[in-house]
Formats: sequence, C-alpha cells, structure tokens
Amino acid sequence: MTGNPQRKDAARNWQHIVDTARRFVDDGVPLRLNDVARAASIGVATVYRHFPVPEALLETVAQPALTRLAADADAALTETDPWKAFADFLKAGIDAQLTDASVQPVFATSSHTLPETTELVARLHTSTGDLLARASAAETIRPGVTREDVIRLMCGVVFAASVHAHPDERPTLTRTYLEIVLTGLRLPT
Amino acid sequence: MTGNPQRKDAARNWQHIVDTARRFVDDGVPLRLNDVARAASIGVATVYRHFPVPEALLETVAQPALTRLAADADAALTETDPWKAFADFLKAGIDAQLTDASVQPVFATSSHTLPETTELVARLHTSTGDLLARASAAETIRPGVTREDVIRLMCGVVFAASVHAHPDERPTLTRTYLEIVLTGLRLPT
DNA sequence: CGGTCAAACGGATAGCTGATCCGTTTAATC
DNA sequence: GATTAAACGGATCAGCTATCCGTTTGACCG
Repeated sequence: MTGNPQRKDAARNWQHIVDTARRFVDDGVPLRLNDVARAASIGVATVYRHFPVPEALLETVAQPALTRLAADADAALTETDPWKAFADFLKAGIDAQLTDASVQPVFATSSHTLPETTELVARLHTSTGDLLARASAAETIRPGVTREDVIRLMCGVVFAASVHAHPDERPTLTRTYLEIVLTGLRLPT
Repeated sequence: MTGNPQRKDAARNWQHIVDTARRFVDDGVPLRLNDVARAASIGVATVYRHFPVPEALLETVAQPALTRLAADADAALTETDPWKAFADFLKAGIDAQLTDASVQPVFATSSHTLPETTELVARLHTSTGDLLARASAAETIRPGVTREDVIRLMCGVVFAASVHAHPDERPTLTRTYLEIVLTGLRLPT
C-alpha cells in the first residue's frame, strides 16, 4: 500500500510492525518504537529503519482510516442535499477519530512526516472545502466560515468529548456536541 | 498563598521556583523540573521537595488565574440577565485559558495533585452549574445540557482554535467558535 | 545450483532525561 | 553561641531514545 521495500523479508517485517502498532493504538498505548520492536520480536534498528520517527509509524497506521474518510467525503459530494452532505461528513470525520485513535493526532497536526499523509490530508481539506462551498452556496451556513474552521470544529468536538469523560460515553457526547455546533453553523433561514 | 514553609529561605525558594515556572509557561516552554531548577539556580532536589511532580508546580502557577475566574463566576451570578451571565462566564473561561497557558491543562484534567486545586476547580464547577441552572430556568438553553457539557465545550472551543493555527489568531478564532456554540446552545424561543 | 553482493537485520551501547539519596549547610530557638 | 531540626544541592542511578556496526539473508547471475 505505502511501503516500497524491495526484499520479501523487509516487506513482511514492515507489515508486522504496522500490525503491532495497530494493536498499540487500539489499546491506547503510546507508540514507542522500542516497545513496538520488542512486542513484534523485531530488532530495534529494523523498526527505526522503516519508521525513523514515531509519527511516521502513526501516520502509516492512520492511513487506511484517512483514505476511507476521504472516500466518504467524495461520496458525500454526490448527495443532493448540500446541508445533509456537509453534516454527514462532519459526523463521519468525528466518528473516524473516535473509532481509530491514530486519526486524531494526524488530523490535528499541520505538518506530517510522510508525503503520502500530506497529500491525503490535503485531499481531505479540499473535499471539506467543496462540501462547505456547496452548503454555503445553498445559503444554509453562516457566512465567513472557512474550511479550516470546519476542520478545527471537528477536532474541537472530539476533544470536548474527551474532557473528564470515560471513553464509553464519547460517542454519545460527540453526537450532542456536533448537534450543537451544527445548529450554531446553520443559518436560521 | 499556598505554600506553608516554616523557614524563611524555604519560602523564598518556593516563590522563586514558582516565578521561574511562570516564565516557562508564558514562553510556552514545558515545565521540566530539572530545567526549572537550573533556570532558577536552585538545586534539583529543592525543586522536587517543593513540587514532587510537574503537575504540582503547574497547578500552583495556575492557581491565581483560576481564583480570578472563580471570582468572575461568582460576580456573574449577580448579573440580572441569566443568559448574558452564562455567556459572559464562558467567554471569561475561554479567555483565561488563552491568557494563561497553565490554565488549560488544569481545566481539562479530572484529577489534580494539589487538594487546593481540587477544591478551587470544584468551586468553579459549582458556579458553572449555578449559572447554567439560572439560564436554563429562564428557558434560554436547550434542555439536557449539564454543567460538565459546558466545561467540556469551553475546552473544546479553546482546543479547536489551537488546531492548525498561529497563536496570534487564537483570540479571534475562539470568539467565533464560542459564538457558534452559544448559538447552538441557545433556545430559539 | 552455488557464488556474489547489496540490502536488511539486530543487539550492544552511547547520550539524554527524570528522579533520588545523602552528606553539608542554614535558619530558628534557647 | 550552642544545639537541632529543617532545608539545601550536587552526585548519581535508572530508564528511555536512537545509532552504530558486525552479522545475516534474500535476490540475481553465471
């Protein structure tokens, strides 16, 4: 998908590292390269060779979810109701962050280590802008809102739901907070 | 204010450490006790004796701002317009987090190391609840919103404004995002 | 099928950071 | 000014990150 290792064993190790990292992320354990190496029974240097910094590994882990989200965004552009398309995308973006803990940090960071991540996130931003533009053109959204605002608000909703809260209640909380933000964004008409 | 050192030199060192930490926080430098000790020209062990963990120092640094905010909240309770009192408090809470970088982490954390911080934050929560109750009783706020929701939303607004943004634009962004959230919270009547 | 070589591997270890121990100093009290 | 408990501070230990380099392995070719 992303790695371009020439040799068979290198490809296998690469995948094994990513799989192990995936487990770390799902368990809420911070991605420390030495720990991942030990958990994968792979030499530390091998891990560092494939992923010089933890962010590179994190971004690799996050890529599938980001790709899925980008596809969702493109699909949403075919939805007839501009407001519904916009609102659904926000929900999808928030759910992606809840479902996959690797998404949130990548989403909230401006500079990425992997060029592929940069490109993927740029695509997401463009799609967000398109969805926002359509909704704005339909005069459903308060003027002056930028696509950066939309991204930030998505992150804000997820963060808000993580304050003083058990992970179990996050889905419920994000739904409520997204509703509040959407109400605030929508023009009364 | 908070420390209860018996000896004169101990009190002087305590204050000097807090003042140095204040400078770290204002400069956006993470509070590492070894670094604070060196910057203050004070032995490492002395710093660790006064503040066993970095959070203790951070909470001490944050206390004045939190106290001010708590006073603001109490003052807001005398405001005649329940909605205005509520909205002004949210603005004050957000501004406090922007003005003083030590406030945000303390605000967003559920368990504190210093009992005084726990008490102070509890007071803040109570006041928030009171302001919310008044506004709710006046039927200006959508039903089902709890004081925890309000706290979380304040943190969310601040966080949102920090995503992909230069610190300079944070005040403007938070104002916009707070407006959006307030619109979403307010009942259309 | 065996030799050659570049690519990949992995453990030892150097460098750095956080935190503690304990011998020394200092302020308070009489 | 002697005594003593409290506070001080630097040396140092433990744990973590990241790199170096000798060894192994897979790919390619004769």
